[in-house]
Amino acid sequence: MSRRYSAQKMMIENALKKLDHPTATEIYEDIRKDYPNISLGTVYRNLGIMAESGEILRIPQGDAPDRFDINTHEHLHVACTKCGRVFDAESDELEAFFEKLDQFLEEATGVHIESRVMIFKGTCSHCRERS
Amino acid sequence: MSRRYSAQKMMIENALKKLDHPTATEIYEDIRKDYPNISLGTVYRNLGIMAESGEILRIPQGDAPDRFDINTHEHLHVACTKCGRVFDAESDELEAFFEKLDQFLEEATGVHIESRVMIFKGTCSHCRERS
DNA sequence: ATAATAATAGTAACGATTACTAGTTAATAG
DNA sequence: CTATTAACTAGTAATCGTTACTATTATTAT
Repeated sequence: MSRRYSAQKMMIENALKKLDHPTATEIYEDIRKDYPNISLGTVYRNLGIMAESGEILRIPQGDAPDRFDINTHEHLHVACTKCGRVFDAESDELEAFFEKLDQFLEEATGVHIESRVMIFKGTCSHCRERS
Repeated sequence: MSRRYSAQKMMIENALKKLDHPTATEIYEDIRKDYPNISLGTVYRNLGIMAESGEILRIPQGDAPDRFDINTHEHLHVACTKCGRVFDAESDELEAFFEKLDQFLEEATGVHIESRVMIFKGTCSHCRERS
């Protein structure tokens, strides 16, 4: 009943692998080089579906367009406010803490935590050198 | 040289005290009851200035309009996805951890952390009962 | 092949926010 | 006080990321 993989979805996956934490528009522009007819709406729709199903990760930026990550292993993202690049950080310690944090918040507020979004921003070493 | 307080800014402050973590529009609607000429742009501008200066706190929601908090003491916010209400959570433990977290991230990524935004969402106890 | 279903391209709409402009209000210098 | 200057406002237009819509094309089941 459901389709396997449209050519467009495969192109989106390839772009996600090739680019580093790209935005929907960056993916769109990349695919357009080879396939100028791709629609931005198609990119958004597929990214949304993929993120929903857990196939990829959505990284909200708050004030800038969302970015997407093909690496679904739980990790944190730190974005440079100067160049926009996104860096990964990962550790078992972190994961353990976040479980405890959820518990703490549930006890403190009575809210059953269902999603957590953490946005860290700063200046990367490369951008700090030039100033 | 700089003006002390416009009537509009005072009305915005009052609304912030009266309402619970309101959005710009909620503040606008509240003031409009008494002063129908208030402009939404004025509300946004003043909130932006106040948040910038540290007078109030901006609470980004990612997918929903930003909310604002007159309580500037460092604390976390947990939003209910059903009713939209925002709950506060506060503790010294938390603050200490987040300092360590910043350090960890700086070592791991080389990015000098300048801002942190955390969005926690779930279902509050009240909304869980009705289902 | 044909019918039924899913996905696409292209474009229009949306919602939060910011920018712009002309006019108003308040602070200050003479 | 009054004139000058600067800050602030109302109202509206514009922006930007994202979603919705529609007619068409592609894929699968019969």
